[in-house]
Amino acid sequence: MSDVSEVKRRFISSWGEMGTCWGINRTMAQIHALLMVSHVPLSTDDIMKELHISRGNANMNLRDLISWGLIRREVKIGDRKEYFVGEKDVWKMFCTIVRERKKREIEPVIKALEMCLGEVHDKKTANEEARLLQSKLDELLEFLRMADGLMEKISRQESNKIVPMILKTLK
Amino acid sequence: MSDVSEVKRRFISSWGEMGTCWGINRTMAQIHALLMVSHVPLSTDDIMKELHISRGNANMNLRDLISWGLIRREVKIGDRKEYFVGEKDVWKMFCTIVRERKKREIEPVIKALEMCLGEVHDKKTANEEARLLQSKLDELLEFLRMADGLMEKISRQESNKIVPMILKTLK
DNA sequence: TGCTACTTTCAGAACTGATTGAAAAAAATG
DNA sequence: CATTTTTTTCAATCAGTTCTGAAAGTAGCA
Repeated sequence: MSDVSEVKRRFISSWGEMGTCWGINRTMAQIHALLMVSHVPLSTDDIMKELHISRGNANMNLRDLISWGLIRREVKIGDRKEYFVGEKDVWKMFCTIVRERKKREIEPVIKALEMCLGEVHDKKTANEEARLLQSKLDELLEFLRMADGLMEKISRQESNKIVPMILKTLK
Repeated sequence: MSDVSEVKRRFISSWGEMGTCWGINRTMAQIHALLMVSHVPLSTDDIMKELHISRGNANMNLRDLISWGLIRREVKIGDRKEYFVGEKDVWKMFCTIVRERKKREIEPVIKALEMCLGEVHDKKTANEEARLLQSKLDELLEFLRMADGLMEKISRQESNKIVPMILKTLK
């Protein structure tokens, strides 16, 4: 019984570590892990107690997880508290993360590159310097758009059939 | 002329921002950007001057970029200084990043999950709690192994033909 | 070998982002 | 509407990273 809790705790800790190196805050990843392996909805207080974190911290990260679409609120009738449940389908969870990272990490860079390119175009100083910069930015932009498209399509396929198929295709 | 520098500066700044939200330090991403759009090798001093950073900072992040395989040293004959050049092929750069992130972000979680699962197995307390945890961890592990395999294969194809092909396959 | 040019290291400063906890706000209850 | 319960906010604090700059280390050269 407490052995299982021990393993859970270990999993939560690893998932938190992973979050850290993915640029996601540790607590957010830990809450996510906790809700993934919990088969009952948990209240803010449950989460505070389990992870030894403050109310404010729990609240903030729960909001963030909801805004990512990785967990959702759930109300129990006859209980004022809010409860939270994690997305149970691993594939859906993955699609959500891909979509969200695309939006937060890829799209802004594409926009910025487009602006840079616009400006290089405007300059009529068609010197070597400008030409080289432009071709490099073009190349990067084309690449990022491709990555963007790939993430878009993968994340829209709400099925786990696609990746195995791709894997077969690739040598 | 200085217009081009202005655009360069903008690009470097965006790339640095991107680094930040990818969990990579800002300066490292900026140096990478600088070397990507520079058509000549740059010395540590060039980089310090361009980005207004200290020698220690430049040195440290140059080391890190080399360890990622994103830039390399280059020596000019008759010059004691070290110069640095960025990988010019965008596709190769991408493969490097995928490989590196897989190694740093996916593999450790797979190892941790395998350990957790090993422990759940050991416990003979075959209660509901343990069963549920095990099935969840199994699911996550299977998924991560798939992602790992995909990253492995994509990053081994040192060609930009693959992704367009995949894109065509997907609806 | 001593001189010079350059690179690396590292202790502390500065910065950034995460966390707390108490107070304010909001929502449910009777 | 007053009371109670729960959620949200936010200024202050804390922790972890990054950055600096000077000192130590290394390597080429005469």
